[in-house]
Amino acid sequence: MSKAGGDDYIVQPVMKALQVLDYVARQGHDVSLTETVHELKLPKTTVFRYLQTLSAAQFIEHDLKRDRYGVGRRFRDLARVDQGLQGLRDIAQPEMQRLVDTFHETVNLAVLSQSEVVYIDMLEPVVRAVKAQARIGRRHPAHSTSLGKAMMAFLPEADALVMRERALPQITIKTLTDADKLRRQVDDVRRRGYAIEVGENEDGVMCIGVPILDGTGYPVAAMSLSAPERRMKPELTIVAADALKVAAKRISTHLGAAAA
Amino acid sequence: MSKAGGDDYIVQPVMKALQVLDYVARQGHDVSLTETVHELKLPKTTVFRYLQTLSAAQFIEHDLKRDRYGVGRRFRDLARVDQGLQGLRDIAQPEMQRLVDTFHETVNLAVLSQSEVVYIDMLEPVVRAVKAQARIGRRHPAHSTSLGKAMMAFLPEADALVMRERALPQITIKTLTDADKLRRQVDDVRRRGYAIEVGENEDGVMCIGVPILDGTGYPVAAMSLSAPERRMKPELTIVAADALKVAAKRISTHLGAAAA
DNA sequence: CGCGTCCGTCCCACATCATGGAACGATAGT
DNA sequence: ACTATCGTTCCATGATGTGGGACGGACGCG
Repeated sequence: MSKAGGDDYIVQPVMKALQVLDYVARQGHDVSLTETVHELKLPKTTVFRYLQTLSAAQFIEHDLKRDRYGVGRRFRDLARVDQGLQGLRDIAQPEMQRLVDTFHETVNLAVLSQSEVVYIDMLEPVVRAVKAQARIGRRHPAHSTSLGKAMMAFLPEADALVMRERALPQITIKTLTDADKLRRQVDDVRRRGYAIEVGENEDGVMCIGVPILDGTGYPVAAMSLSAPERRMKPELTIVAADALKVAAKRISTHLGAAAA
Repeated sequence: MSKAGGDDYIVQPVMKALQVLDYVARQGHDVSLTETVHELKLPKTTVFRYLQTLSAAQFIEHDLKRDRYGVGRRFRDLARVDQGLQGLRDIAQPEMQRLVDTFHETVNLAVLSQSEVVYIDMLEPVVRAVKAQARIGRRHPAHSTSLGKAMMAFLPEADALVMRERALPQITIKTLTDADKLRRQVDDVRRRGYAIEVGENEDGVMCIGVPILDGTGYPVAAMSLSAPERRMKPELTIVAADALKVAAKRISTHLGAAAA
């Protein structure tokens, strides 16, 4: 099989297994081994193994009783997660842009992963580039960011173990490392609806964070505005926090509508 | 790597590539090769190849400019198709059950694939088992079934080439093999809203088929009631056809709501 | 009731093909 | 300009995926 072309680096088992997955998912019904073999024109043993492997990975499900294969839990989960995240970014962007235009500061969008926040989007003002302390895909500890605090505040008890981390790393001199203090702050955040962090993640930079809740009240993401400390006077902070809350609320609403 | 256990028949490249896919899809942002490597703890070269392969298969997309990988077109297509089909079955079932209870005949659900109809669900009455001439997953030519005619009638011009098939296979003595006659029948179906087929697919068996349309009017599926010819007198046929149309309409409505 | 067919599973010898360490070139950050 | 990092390429190695074939159980037909 010498397929001349730049398409080197192709791993055939993977490629063929994806064909199998594709076939299974495109049928509206559970399929049998022989049926799949007949359609894809691959050796029976090979397809059998792929089916087994895909089943083990939960990308497809093996109905033992009828010996048929259908789309699996993991595949559907993945699709749902992806759809959710994609929807989130699309819906959040115009709101983020508006905030950037209003305050001329950087606006971040992040989700929680383990005990860290992961930035999934970020918009910066054209002027006043304060240099991005965060990049898309970068991770920061939850406890040292307003993003993290905002989400933690609305986590159900079960998931709140984020705060029970063994050690709270000291990022800057101001980072909270005491679990009790953090817990009290988070309680405040829950009441106020927004979180503030001043120089706890990076010297001279402060952030205001608000959670983005889904229909059930679960914090699927958070949005923050980050600016140099001296530029954010107390009253401006209040104004920004309110604007963030309004924007987050709007995103939540759109999110709920899209999920229906 | 001797993982003792019944989990033989596992193809590692496939398994590992699925891990990569899983990782990429679960991040809300496009990821880099190194990032993925660091997370999955697999050799860089290996992950690189999987990323290439998955990209070639369009399951993930390679943003050449930024050298980042994100979820691909094919994956999203698959997810959408699967979601649609699953939703269809779930929504259609109660309606189908009601029809079975009312008429005590077999009710089928099918989609169009090329120029054939594929049965994706089927409900039979408890008594009067007339023997199933069709099975879930089985295919029949579109032109010899009421299912096929019902869908063809609402196909947009572009897709209607189904009828331009080189030859219309003769299934029974009554099967229509003349394209012009078929076209005229299909025109009638479009006006009436339901299709009838008598012994054209199997001797002594007749079917009444109705299309299930999505929000744009595209026939995503069709539903039919099939019964022995002699049992279906003309007036009963009318009654059944109306019931089928009502049920299909209800399914269409629910489908539209779910897709929003 | 016994026949034949079809389908899923298992086996095994072979060589292909995935593997991953290492080196290279490009790019960006300082 | 220098260095760290990242993506890409190369290559020797043998592990592992491969697929033809056989086995046995389940239907379905006569």
